[in-house]
Amino acid sequence: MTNFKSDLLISLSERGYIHQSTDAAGLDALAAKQIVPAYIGFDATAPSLHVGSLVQIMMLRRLQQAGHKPIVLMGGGTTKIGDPSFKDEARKLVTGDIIDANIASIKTVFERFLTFGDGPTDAVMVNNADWLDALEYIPFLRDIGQHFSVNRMLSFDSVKLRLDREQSLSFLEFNYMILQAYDFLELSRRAACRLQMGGSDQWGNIINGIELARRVDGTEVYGLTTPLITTADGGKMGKTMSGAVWLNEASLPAYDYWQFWRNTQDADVGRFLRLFTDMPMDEIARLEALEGSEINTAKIALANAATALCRGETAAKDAADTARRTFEEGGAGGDLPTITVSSDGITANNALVELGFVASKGEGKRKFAENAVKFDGVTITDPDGILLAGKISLGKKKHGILAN
RNA sequence: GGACAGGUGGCCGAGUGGUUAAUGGCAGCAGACUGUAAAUCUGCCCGCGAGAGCGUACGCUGGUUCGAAUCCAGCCCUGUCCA
Repeated sequence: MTNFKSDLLISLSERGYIHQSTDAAGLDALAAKQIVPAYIGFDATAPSLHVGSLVQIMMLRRLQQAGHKPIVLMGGGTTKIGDPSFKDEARKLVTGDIIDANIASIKTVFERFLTFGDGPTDAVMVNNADWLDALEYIPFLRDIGQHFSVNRMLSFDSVKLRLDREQSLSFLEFNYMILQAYDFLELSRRAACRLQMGGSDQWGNIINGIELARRVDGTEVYGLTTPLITTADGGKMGKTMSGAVWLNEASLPAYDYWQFWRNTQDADVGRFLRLFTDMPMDEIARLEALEGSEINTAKIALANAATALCRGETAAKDAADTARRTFEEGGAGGDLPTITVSSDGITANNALVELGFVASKGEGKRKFAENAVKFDGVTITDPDGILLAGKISLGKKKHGILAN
């Protein structure tokens, strides 16, 4: 890549955040001479974001570290109309409440990654419902709609792929592009926002916003996208046995979060360290160079650093300690999932079900037949055997505690 | 409003009256090998049940039939073209 002058672009490019950028030289010059307010938009469809959004969150963190101002845009307005299949008004209203609750929940995670406040480089969180909800259709069409060419919109990949695959694209969804472009315009006015970042799938939406700002206000704004983060074998990042890897503690315990990073593939370790931790580049280079089973050291460092960022130092330490005692010493750490059993004990199969290791009793029984279940380190094959206190394990990675 | 095509398990996609809980692929889980990695091989992969079995499932509702994902009718949804 080119030689950047600004701390922001140097940091983003050497750590692998940049996929595409509009006028990189112009953005670099801007970032070198002034504080750049920049935003990324997030959905509010669930009470937690998952690791799929972590690149964007980390990018905002880098932005703040480089002395600029992060703006977290919650899609409260766009999410509200997001699902066109809602049926009745009652349900619609509930959805609005849920969105607000989701936003509140999501904010707690952002507070770990960013410093919020009123200072010039403090992060702020805004909700596009604040301006989208109040829009009036005719004025909006006249002021904003006139700047969009349908011919052009149809040529964007996000739309084109849908049409090529002969999938339905509702008018509502078609308008997302316009609404997101309008968000950018609105933020450039309200918060002097000069940069929108996002995943590579957002490229079309971002440049629409850039053009809109130029046409309507004559403002010069910039766009930058991150590469799609996949695992080394091409899979989507962030899916495990238990589903999505959530950032909120309430949706995924810290121990499981730590384990997710600990199980990173060898080939991904360096890249993930650069993207998802604050570790200095030379330290990463050293860890990345480890060979064979030595690389496990790097994975533990990754898990510790990533968990500390998202869940706090204490949670990371506890998770690491539990993992060490469980895997390296064959014991059981305090952070393992635990269920309380009565003095009569519990059947082995029910224990697996209650711990959430298997989805049904039938699945549990199959695991016994596969010799996958151990109790205190000894393989057990009877699903109905009564267990008292001890450690139950499914496979090599899932361990749980039965306590009295 | 009309013509045609289509709606199958987390996803993709076979199946056109019984032997179909439904071929195959992907994803996932477990075993072996390892390093809590990858690759490879093996097994599993709707629920309940120890088991024989039972229940539920192929857009929705009803019908034909001893028997339907498969045939018929109506409805809903999607796509293409026409008005």
